Amino acid sequence: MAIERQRRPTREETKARLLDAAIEVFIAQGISATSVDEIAAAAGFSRGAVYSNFADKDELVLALLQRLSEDSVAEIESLLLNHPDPGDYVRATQQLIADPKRKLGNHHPVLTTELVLYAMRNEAARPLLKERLDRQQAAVWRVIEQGATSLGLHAADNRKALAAMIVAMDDGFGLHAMIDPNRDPIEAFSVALDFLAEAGEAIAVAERLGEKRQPTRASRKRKL
Amino acid sequence: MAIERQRRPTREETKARLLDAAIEVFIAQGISATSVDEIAAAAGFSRGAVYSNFADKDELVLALLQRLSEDSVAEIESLLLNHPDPGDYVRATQQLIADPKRKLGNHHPVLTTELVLYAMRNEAARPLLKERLDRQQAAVWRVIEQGATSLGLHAADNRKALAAMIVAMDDGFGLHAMIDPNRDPIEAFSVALDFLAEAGEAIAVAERLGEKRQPTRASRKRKL
DNA sequence: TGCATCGGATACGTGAGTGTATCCAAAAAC
DNA sequence: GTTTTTGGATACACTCACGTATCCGATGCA
Repeated sequence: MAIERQRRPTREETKARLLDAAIEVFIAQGISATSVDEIAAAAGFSRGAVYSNFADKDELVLALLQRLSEDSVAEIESLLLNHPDPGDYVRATQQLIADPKRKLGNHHPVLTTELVLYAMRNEAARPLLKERLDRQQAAVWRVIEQGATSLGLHAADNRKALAAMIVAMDDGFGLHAMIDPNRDPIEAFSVALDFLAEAGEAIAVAERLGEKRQPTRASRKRKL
Repeated sequence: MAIERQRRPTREETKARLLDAAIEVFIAQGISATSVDEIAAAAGFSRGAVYSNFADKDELVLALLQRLSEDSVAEIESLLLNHPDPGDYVRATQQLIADPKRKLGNHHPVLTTELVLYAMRNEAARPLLKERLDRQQAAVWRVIEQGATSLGLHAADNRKALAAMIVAMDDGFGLHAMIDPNRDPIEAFSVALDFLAEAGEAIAVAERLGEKRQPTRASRKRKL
């Protein structure tokens, strides 16, 4: 990587630089407020480089989504591998969503939100984001499963919903931090997971106690 | 309201029509992708009407935020009045956030998200949205307080956090529904609140049982 | 060394959006 | 009934962004 210094950047390198630059500018100004010129300039190119590598801005965004979706696989899987024994599933989940993703442009709350609104209005983009969302949720769910097993919990019907809740909270806290910079989304998320852990323990205890109890109010309501 | 039919619309009426139209167009196309012409046309005016009533598009958005912030007060307060005895605080909260707000443009997830991104980049707009968010959270918190009292819960330290969680989940589910139209945010929110209700009951039970128990894992972690 | 190729820059033409300045018609005031 | 006033429409000048078409220089191959 240090030897071939005077090489002209390959096609893929240029694309990558453009996409990196796009992330920055999109975060700073928003997707639709960003011109092709600005993306190119941020990458150190002129507009020609963009049109030479992508059909138009929409294709560029699509490529960006593609990359983010792929990256998120790698991130999540490597993270799960680094936490082979999440006896404390709260901590695992905290690190799963909090630390590493936020460093990259990937999973940056502002970028994510921009992309959601973009995908909402773009048929082609929607499935890519949906896939990413499903994957996040599945990853959280896997961690929950392990944690629940180690707690000896029986009821399993609401764990997918719990995973959805956790991801939704993560995104929601991200939104709130945009409104109010004083809010620390990671802190909030951490507290939330602590609460859910406590709740999980309490439910496990309740389950053990009232094995043959009358149905809870919540389970009654679920029938409606 | 039926007599004075041939009157020319007053200044405030025109403003209101413009803001209503702006909501629709913003939701459909996004704020920054929407031109002043389009707003005016959607309201049945031409661009002149806009520039005659607002300095520019930014001022219009600001006025919109102002209105939404004010409306949300009225909505929330009237809703709390309509639920003077939320013995079942889950239902109250469900209706608090689910039903009535979504009918109006107010609290429409797409609009909210657009405004968040807008406010993020606009000093003047941010406090307005922040106020709205704080109010939502406070309203949820009040409902929680009533519910917790009726459950006989003691620990009160995490109730503000719980309110934050609930609002975050609401916004998060809204985001997810934009990505995947198959997801029903209201349903998801409902399930989530059921879960939290069950958790609350379980924690109340645990609290009653282990009055002098060793600290929970969650409370231990809180010290870090 | 010469040549074909390829990647990116530059130079248009075009369309759309902005904000200001001016104009017009309908109310309101007298 | 005439005159102000006022609210909104229209016209204009300007900027900016887009996409295409063309050009240029470096690179890799013969």
